[in-house]
Amino acid sequence: MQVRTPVDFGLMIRQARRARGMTQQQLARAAAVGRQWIVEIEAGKPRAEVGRVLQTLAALDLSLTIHGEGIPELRESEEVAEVIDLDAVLDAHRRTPP
Amino acid sequence: MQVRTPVDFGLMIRQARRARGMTQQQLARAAAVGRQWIVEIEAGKPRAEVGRVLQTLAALDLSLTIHGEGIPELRESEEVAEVIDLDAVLDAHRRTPP
DNA sequence: CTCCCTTGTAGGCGATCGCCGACATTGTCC
DNA sequence: GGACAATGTCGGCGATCGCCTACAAGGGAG
Repeated sequence: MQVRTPVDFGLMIRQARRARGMTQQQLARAAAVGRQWIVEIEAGKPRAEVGRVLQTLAALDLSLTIHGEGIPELRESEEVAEVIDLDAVLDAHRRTPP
Repeated sequence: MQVRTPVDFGLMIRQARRARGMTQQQLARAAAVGRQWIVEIEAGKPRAEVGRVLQTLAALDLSLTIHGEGIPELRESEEVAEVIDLDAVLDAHRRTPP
């Protein structure tokens, strides 16, 4: 879902928290922030610190993606490992004369 | 690209700004923030305000997306309009007896 | 109804914010 | 070399941060 304003962050954090059956207190501990801060973020506080927001998203196992011109789709560290078709490999091996 | 830390925001903002041939001063004006703040954000300041970060991404025409369990793919306001195949419509019209 | 949990609010605290003006550094063009 | 723009750094300012404790409102479960 697109995030355009701090209110969007609040809605998504609340929704994800409830989907996981967590209380504000539990999320606060998991994200290493105060419970009061969770209350404010879920209300859409525009001046909250980005670092804490990212911590909270991580605690909820949510991921954030950025796109636009001049932005690569993936970073090196995000590259997907080559998929190996084990069946094909074994099949080729069996056909190899000894 | 995935955004995990404030440093990621900094890298992407700088990259997008340069890709658009903008100076920090120009971006600062476009995003309605101080030039000094752009310097700090590009350096990965972890305590910057989310609101300003979102303003800046908007000024660069970058979009932010959030994914994870319990998060809908789209919001009502993001729904894609139905694609109309004009050729097919006109073709059907031509075949219609007058 | 009474407990207890969850959520939102208020006041107070030290710490940090973001903006400003000024300055040093580093290119880049002539 | 000299002029200029772009970037990064330094104090100083009022404003706001996030955390803490405490309290009030609301909803179940018994």
